[in-house]
Amino acid sequence: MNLSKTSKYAFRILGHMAKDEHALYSAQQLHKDIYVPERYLRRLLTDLSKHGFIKSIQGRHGGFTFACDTSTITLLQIVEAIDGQGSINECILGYDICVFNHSCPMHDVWEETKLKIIETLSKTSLKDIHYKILEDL
Amino acid sequence: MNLSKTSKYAFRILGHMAKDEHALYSAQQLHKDIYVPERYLRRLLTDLSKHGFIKSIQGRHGGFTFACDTSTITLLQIVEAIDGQGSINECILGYDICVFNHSCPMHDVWEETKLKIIETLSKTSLKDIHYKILEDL
DNA sequence: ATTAAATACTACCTTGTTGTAGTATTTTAC
DNA sequence: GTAAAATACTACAACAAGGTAGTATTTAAT
Repeated sequence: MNLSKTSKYAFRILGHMAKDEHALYSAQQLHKDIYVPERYLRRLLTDLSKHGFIKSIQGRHGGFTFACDTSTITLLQIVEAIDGQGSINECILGYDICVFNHSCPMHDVWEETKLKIIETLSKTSLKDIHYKILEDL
Repeated sequence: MNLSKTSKYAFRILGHMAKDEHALYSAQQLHKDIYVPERYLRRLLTDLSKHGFIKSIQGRHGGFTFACDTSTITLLQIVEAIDGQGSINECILGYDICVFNHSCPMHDVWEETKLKIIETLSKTSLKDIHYKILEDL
């Protein structure tokens, strides 16, 4: 159960871009829209394109656009790309080895909630966020 | 949604002490039992006693013991004491102001899960963990 | 070709968290 | 009273995450 600030930034970026799935977004414009530090945002955009969520187009009228359909990108995929695989699934007591047959004292207490978190993150795609935004209008 | 390593250490300490609620635990023994760095553990014990969860007894045969009934200490209280009030309730996109009438795009998607997390942490007391441990035997 | 506007790469600075060290203080067995 | 065994206090070291800077590269309008 941990979500780095950088993962939250990634949510902001991709969630915002999902508003118009096929548009081209420049780093400069994104910076103004979602309040992520500009240089850090640029680095993160490069990172996200390396992970295959978006693709970058260089040159005078370049920018970033989705590399695949937004319905195929889940929040869990984004977190795992940024924070590392299994980052959400970590033991709540911080023990390295905590599996069902050698579990920590709080394992069962936490298990159900952890599954709920993972379920939400893995079942919510960027397209779902997109719809949500439209509803908000 | 954030749980610092220090909070996890606090869970380990208090969860372990809850096994025998009225016993006196020395820092040295706790260190051996729960693998928290000894000096850091001592500092954290002082901190936890200042927060009123436990009380310290100085002197030759001193140590730490609970300052109140373990059934009155919830996991949420522990997290909020260590990581700060509202640390769990933070916006998933990292925005400072994100309330129901000015919510972020992901607010509704995340709300239910967040409530589940808070409910679990606030309904689980150290005594519950204690019982869990007994069942494990 | 030149230039403007974008991304890419690498290195470094800053900040917060985690962990360590040294020393002081308290208490009790002897 | 003295020493042992515990906690308390303060400062700092180490590390990781977040953020910045400078420069290089790519592309297309002109």
